Amino acid sequence: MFQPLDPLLHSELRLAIMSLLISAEEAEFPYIKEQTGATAGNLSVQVDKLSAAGYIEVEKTFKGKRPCTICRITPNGIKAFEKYVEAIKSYLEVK
Amino acid sequence: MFQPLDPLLHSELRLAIMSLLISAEEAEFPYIKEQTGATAGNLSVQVDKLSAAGYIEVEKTFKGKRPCTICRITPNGIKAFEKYVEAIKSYLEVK
DNA sequence: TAAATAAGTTTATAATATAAACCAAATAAA
DNA sequence: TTTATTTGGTTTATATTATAAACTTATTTA
Repeated sequence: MFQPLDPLLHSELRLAIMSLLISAEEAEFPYIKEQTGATAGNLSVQVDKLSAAGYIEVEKTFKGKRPCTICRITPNGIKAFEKYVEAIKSYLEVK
Repeated sequence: MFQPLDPLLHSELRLAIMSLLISAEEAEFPYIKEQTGATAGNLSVQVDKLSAAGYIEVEKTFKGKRPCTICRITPNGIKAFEKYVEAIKSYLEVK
């Protein structure tokens, strides 16, 4: 009937992050912040959670002299996102 | 870009309840419980929240001698559900 | 050299989801 | 007939979570 929803993805901000990353090679922290409208603090926490779960990988590098955090979705992240999309459809479609 | 998600509907159980009710005239508490797999306590709390928001209406009646709680979606509930469906699509579709 | 900006992280708080414990009435068992 | 069990929930306690505020460090700009 209803498929369970991965709690890691069933979160407005984390879902937005994953949604951005699934259609981009990679994205920098400030870009994700701008696109999602999140505060830096919230974004930092949620990026960590996705990273800890292995859904994204985070590369901390430099752009000139400034720090630059780059995020990419992982194969596991893609799988989880696709599974979530299928799962939530079981709630949205009128039977 | 990303449409905000109504926090009242962005909840696994409440979304399941609404999903059931949008394609049924009405549903009894034990039926919703069975279909969602929720505990009675959790279901009771979430039904109250949807009811307090005016998304569903709850009729407490009797079936023979036993109490019987019937839930129905309201026009506002339908509107909210449809809006949520549109909103979450903005996260699911690959751009 | 002081102030402001950039790029985040850490921490505190408030909200939320969830189940455990509880209650009342009806039915079944002893 | 009194005891136990089931039905149909509600209330309450807890643990998790989302979120922003406060903080840090380095870099520009005034």
